[in-house]
Amino acid sequence: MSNPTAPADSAQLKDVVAHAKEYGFVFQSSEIYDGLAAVYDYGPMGVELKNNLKRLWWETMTQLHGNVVGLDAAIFMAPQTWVASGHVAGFNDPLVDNLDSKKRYRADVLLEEKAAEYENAGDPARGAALTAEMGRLLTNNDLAGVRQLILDEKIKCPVSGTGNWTEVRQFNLMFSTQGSAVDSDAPPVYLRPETAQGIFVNFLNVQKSARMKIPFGIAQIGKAFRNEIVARQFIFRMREFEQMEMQFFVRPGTEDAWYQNWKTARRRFHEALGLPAAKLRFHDHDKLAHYAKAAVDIEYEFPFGFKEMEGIHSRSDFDLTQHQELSRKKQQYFDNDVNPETGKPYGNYVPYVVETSVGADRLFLATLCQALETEIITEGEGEEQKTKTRTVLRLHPAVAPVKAAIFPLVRKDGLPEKAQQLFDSLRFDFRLVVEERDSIGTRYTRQDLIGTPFCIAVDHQTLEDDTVTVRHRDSRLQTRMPISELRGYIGEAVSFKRVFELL
RNA sequence: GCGGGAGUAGCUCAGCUGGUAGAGCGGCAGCCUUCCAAGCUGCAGGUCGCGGGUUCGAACCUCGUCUCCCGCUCCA
Repeated sequence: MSNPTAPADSAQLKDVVAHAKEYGFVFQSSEIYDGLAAVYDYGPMGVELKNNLKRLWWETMTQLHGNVVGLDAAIFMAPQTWVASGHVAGFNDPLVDNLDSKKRYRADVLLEEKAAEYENAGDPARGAALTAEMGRLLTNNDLAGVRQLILDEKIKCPVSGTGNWTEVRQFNLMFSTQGSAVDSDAPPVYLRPETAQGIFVNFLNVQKSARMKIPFGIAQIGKAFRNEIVARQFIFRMREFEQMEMQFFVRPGTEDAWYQNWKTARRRFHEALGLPAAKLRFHDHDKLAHYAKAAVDIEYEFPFGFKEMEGIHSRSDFDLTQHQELSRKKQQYFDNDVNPETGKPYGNYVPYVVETSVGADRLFLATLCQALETEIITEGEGEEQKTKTRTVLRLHPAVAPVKAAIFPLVRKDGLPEKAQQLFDSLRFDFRLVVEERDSIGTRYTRQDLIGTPFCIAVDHQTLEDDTVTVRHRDSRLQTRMPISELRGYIGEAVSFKRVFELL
């Protein structure tokens, strides 16, 4: 902060990373072995926060909506799944670098552009021949041949203007593993690059077993894996990450309305959790994915800029149709509702899909970035006045890892025992800690650092009238209340209901 | 993948022209008994990211490598 040339933003992410490690939220994976790039572990505080966020999302989806049900599909899926979804073709890019400009290109794109050039120059036959040759080489996985083709065609880097190319390398963004223990020729089994396909292939199982009527949704939380070429920004882009997805199946023709509907609903969720409206925005996709009819990101302003946290996509019937064709199993729904125009039921159709997909780790990161705050506080009056800074994690009480800490004011006179009794009487309701070591100020501070919303002090008066002081994390103010009121008071504050009511 | 920066105790960092590692904070144990990181005593914790090389001697010089940060690039 004292260095004006250093971007304040990067310092801020560093603070978050350091805080996350120091207080047990996020550790780098296998740190003692120098870590594994772009993989992270959640510590004691992190797992609580993440679980709370996941549970909040889960209940928002499945409990608040009578027509959304859950699913937990396996990470491994039949290899054909990824042929149907387009990932085998699309997640597999031949890349080539120009050694002078240091720019990286997709080899196939370079060649396709060259082919288009021939076509525009009035020689479509030559363009078509080039495309065909490229297709042949790529099919045979002849990467050296692809490079030779680039050289033969004298393709130059648009930036450096040279033809100084590296070798062509295949980057497969899907991780794979051996599917069969005995047959080494068996096709590889992929670790799913998205959770959505587990929902699509189970569409009819869920619809029939849960007797769902369109429109309805299937929600799922689970791990997905992508071998990112460049993974950066802490837990923002990881190779192993967790998605919270809900695929909403609708009657064709109604998808636009549902798209708008979920768009606003999902943004409201993030605001209800405490992300300020000014740091959230919609970002419409200009370039749509192969499956998408419309797509928008909900972006949060991370310390490194506005970045995608959640995507809402109108996926049409692309996925179900693809699976229907490849599996040769009908993926249709019979709609008994009467079409007012024809007076007859809508009948059989492949439903359209509106998808909402949040990165659980990104929501976690946004929550942490938003909550971490250093404030300047002034204490005392007149001559005795002094200022100091305090670091506090202003987490929404509903997602805070620890709901309340119980402190005996001193470690004698029966106060520790009284505190323990209090702990025992509330442990079935809330995640609590008791601490009797160190000064009470130290203990308050420690709880501020992990975002505990309440600290309950047991003092000598407690022994006389069964009242305690409740100190609030955000204001640092204390209120005295009877022990008998604690359960209701804390319960109200940390309840998911307070979030749900804002949705 | 390219360019730049960084890596020393749990954290923040110091460590001079090479001479075998320090502070503050934190942690743990005890004393004290106290409402916003109090005081006292004691303790634990580092083959200086890792591996070579130069040197009588390397945290420091050199080469390689790994990881992180920033910028490009990429991102259905």
